[in-house]
Amino acid sequence: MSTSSGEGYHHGDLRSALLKAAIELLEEGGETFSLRAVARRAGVSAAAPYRHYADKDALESAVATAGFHDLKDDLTRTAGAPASVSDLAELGVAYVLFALRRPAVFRLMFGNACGDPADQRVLAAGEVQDLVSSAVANVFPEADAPALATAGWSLVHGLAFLHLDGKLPAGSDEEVSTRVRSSVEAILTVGGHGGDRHDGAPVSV
Amino acid sequence: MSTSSGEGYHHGDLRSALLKAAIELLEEGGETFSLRAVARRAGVSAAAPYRHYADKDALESAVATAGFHDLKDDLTRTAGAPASVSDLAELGVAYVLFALRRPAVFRLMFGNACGDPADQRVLAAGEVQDLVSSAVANVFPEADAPALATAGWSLVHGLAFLHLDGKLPAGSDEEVSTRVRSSVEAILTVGGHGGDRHDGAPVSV
DNA sequence: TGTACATCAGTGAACGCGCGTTCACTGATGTAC
DNA sequence: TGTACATCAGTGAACGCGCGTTCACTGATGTAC
Repeated sequence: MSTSSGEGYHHGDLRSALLKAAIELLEEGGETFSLRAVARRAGVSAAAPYRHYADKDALESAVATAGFHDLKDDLTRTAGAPASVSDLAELGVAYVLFALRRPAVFRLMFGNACGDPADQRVLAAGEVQDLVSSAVANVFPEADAPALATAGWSLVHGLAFLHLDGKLPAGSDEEVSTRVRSSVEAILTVGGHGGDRHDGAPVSV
Repeated sequence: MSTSSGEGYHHGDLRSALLKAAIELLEEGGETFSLRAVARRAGVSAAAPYRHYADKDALESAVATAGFHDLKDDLTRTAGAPASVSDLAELGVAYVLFALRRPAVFRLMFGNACGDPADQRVLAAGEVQDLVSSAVANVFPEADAPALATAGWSLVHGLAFLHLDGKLPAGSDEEVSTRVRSSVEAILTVGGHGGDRHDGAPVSV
């Protein structure tokens, strides 16, 4: 294997060049995403990808897997061991900004339920889930850990998608960050007393 | 306009027949969703829909609008004027079950940011948002209302999508409901004291 | 060091497909006189 | 009550498109002797 050229008849490392091309294509967002478009961008014939990926799905899975790893890196860098609610909020900010920075990749990552449960992609998604879970458990060690972890992930995931889909105004990174921070802090600090709460005054909607 | 037949050369009410066909097509999920498939299912030529909808987008918008109205009805029926955290949890359950019952319609509803901000579809989405907001404000009148409303919506929206995308196990309606209830209650009753909180013990992730 | 050969990673043409949309058309309907 | 006519809501054929995938092929590479 030549580690140098990347030119000529044999590409050298077409597998990763295709992955890179796919990610770029998604991030630029102009062209519709297709195997052919990826091949085109990698400067290679439409059939060439089949030497490296079984089919379109396989390439997409690889993109999703890479995306999950990137997201995990982002989150770890931001708040690997959060100690407070505001650290958790920063984790949420990182999650949402990742989604907004790379919307098409993020959509693809969460695109559809994938068949094989031992897939790379599922494992990579699991790592993100675990990271979120332990972050939450870290700040709230006494809580119902699984339920709270699910809630935390859902909260930031919902924030991400509602921004992505224009249900919440995307605006600048600062606006979005502020919204995420205040939402996370609002929901984590409301109510509470460690118990249940039934004191809302009934009002018609 | 004949209100009776629905047969023959003139359909009678093709506009709503197409809408119905589109929704059914999405809900059955077997066939890929396309204007042609909708026309086929309505028993009409591929060109006929253009007498009633400007293009494919217009039909999709109509489907999404109808979906938002249905969702709002579901939510209103479940907990129009919630008084407690567990009422809010039931609202969340209804939201998530709607998504699981009609996944393709739900996806289409939140599919992409839509251009025109005065669109029917945007208005219908706004009604759902408003319903969630006032429900939250109803139970927590003293809180940072906008932030908490955003958080509440994001939480249930995230729960819905994570189930839809296989990141949380869908299982039976009961399992899902239980997960939603415990997540909502966990996040609304953790921490709190009405103030900030920084007592998590730092632990490496 | 040179040569034969197997293997590998590309090419390019072609397949069949379903799509969104347009067009000239025609059958049905309802209205004016 | 009957007839001419405008309007409307369909038809069916065709357009051009890009897609995923397959196939027989060929140029490049590396290895065995």
